[in-house]
Order: sequence, then C-alpha cells, then structure tokens
Amino acid sequence: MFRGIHKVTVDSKGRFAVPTKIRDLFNKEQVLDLVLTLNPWDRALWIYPLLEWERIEGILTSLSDFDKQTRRTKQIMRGYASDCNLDPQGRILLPQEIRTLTGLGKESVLLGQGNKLEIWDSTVWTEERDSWLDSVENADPLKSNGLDSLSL
Amino acid sequence: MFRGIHKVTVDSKGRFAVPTKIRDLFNKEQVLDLVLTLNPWDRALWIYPLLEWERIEGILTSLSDFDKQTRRTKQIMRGYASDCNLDPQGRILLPQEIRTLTGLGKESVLLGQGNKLEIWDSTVWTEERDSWLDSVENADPLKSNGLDSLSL
DNA sequence: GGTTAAAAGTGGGAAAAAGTGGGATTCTAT
DNA sequence: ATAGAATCCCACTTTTTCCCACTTTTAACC
Repeated sequence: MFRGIHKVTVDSKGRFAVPTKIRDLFNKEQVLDLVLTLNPWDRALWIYPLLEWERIEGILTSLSDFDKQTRRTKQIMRGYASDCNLDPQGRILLPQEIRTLTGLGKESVLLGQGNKLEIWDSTVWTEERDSWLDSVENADPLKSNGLDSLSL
Repeated sequence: MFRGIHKVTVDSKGRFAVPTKIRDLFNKEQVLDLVLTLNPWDRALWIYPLLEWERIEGILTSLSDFDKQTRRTKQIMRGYASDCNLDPQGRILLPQEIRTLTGLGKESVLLGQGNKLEIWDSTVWTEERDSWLDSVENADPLKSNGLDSLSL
C-alpha cells in the first residue's frame, strides 16, 4: 500500500525519479509494469501497478456503451491509460499529452494513495490543499455524502 | 487488450502508421487481419481484430430488426465494415468514404478501447474530452448511472 | 558537528527505433 | 486503354531509449 508525500522534479524530457522508498515497494511486490492514466476528477494523474489496473479495466469494460456519459468515461479512462516502466535510472517518462492536461511542471508532488500513486503539479496541489483546509475550518456543513458518518 | 492514447498523422494518401506498441500486441496475439467500421454513436471509427469482429457480427445479427435505433446500428456497423491490413511499413489505409464521414484530418488520435481501437479527428476528440471533463468537474449528481459509486 | 563515503537524483549526448513523405509499380474497374 | 486507387519501396526526419557522468542528499563515523 502506498502512502506518504514526496517532492519530485520533472525534467525537460518529462521524466521524474521514483523515490527509492516506493521503488523498494515495487521490488517487494514484484511490480514491474505500471499503468498511468488521468485522474478524471482532479487535475492529476494516477499510476497503478499493472495488476491493479487490470482490475479497474475490468470494471470499465463491463459498463454499457449505450449511455453517452458512461461511454465517455470508458473512452477517457482507458484511452489515457498508458503503459510505463522504469528506465535504468529508476525514472518514469510521462507522456507529453498527460503532462499538458494535468498542467504538470518541473515541481511536482507524488502522493501515495493506497492502491495507486497520484501526481500533482506542486502549485496546483498546494492551492487545492489550502482551499480544502480553509473550507473545513470555516465549517462548511459537510454535504451529506457519507463522509459525515465516517469514523477515521 | 488495447489501451492508451496515440497521436497519429494521416498522410495525403489516407494512411497512418500504427504505433509499435499496438503492432507488438498484434504480433503477440497473432492478429493479421483487421476489420474497420464506423462507430455508430460517435464521429469516430473502430478497428477490430478479425476474430473479435466476427463475434461482434454475431451479436449484431442476433439483434431484432424491429427497433429503428437497433436497425440503424446494425446497418451502419455492418455496412461500413471493410477488411484492412498493415502495409510493409506498418501503416493502415483508411477508405476515403470513412475518412470523410468521420471528418478525419491529418491530425488524428487513436485510442485503445479494450477489444478495439478507436480513431478520432484530433480536434473533435479534444472538444469531446474537454466537455466531458467539464461535466465531471461540475459533478451534477442528478444522473445516477452507476458512475458515482465507482471506486477506482 | 564536521568530514567523508555511499546512495539517490539529475542532465544531456548518442545510438537505435519509430514514423513520415513521395515516387514508382501494380492492380482494378470502367 | 486509361484513370484512379492501392501497394510497395526507399530515403529522410523525428522521437525514444539507453548510457554515462555529474551533482546533491543521506547517513555514518570520528
């Protein structure tokens, strides 16, 4: 399970070094192949171990093609899913297209998120985080979405 | 299973190079013959491995002719289905008619979509994608199509 | 706490692979 | 027979991948 936040720098070719802590996890779990895709709800991208992605893909495939909204979800999540793996230096190359869509610059952050890793542009992340923390402080009555019954 | 987005350029003769990642898949799965047809619900076209197409064709055949929407779907998918294969450079030639109907220009996009490949004109695709990303962001919780309970 | 060795991370050059553009040849249908 | 399309082939350009060397960080020991 992935956790923790790591600063990473994306170089001019679109590569970033995977922190060794995470690389060690990959090794321990025998993860060689990764799949990278858009987080469809945030300006961020996700990286899954291949096996876990295939589970997700199974869910997507089972959804109907007839409803437009559903079809688009399939098209986008599967469409932007691209295989990737580590180069001999332990780096991952991010496709140009995905970098553009998520606004990923040189300074980025990598968040461990359980079954996957999540990557944000550093500035975008900072803003999102602060605005969230603010809104919590000002006690927006949390919309009842199941969160309110959560015991953490 | 096909996945990932690839930019492709359609040349003046209507050909485009199949990305090697996908060509490798063809090789691995012994896919030599392909069938290309219209996506009946989007301005895009589909490419199936022959074997998979034959399965789809079976499904189409079994559908009733009574409902108009269903009938049109059958007519379009079967009517525009044409065999194709790779030239020695790994390119596919798209029939003039299909290029016109889908508005495919020089800049196009190929999406891996599980059992098939999907090709869009780049501009058309970008618009569709953006409008979808917008609609997700504005999360109208009205329509419940099962998407809201998705845990990825 | 400072010094040093090891490990991690970074940048860019160069070889290899992939993709592209036409010209020449063959095929097909009128 | 000929026009138009499809196919094949070759050469050129771009992209990707790999490799090496340099810099920074971490950790260990005195």
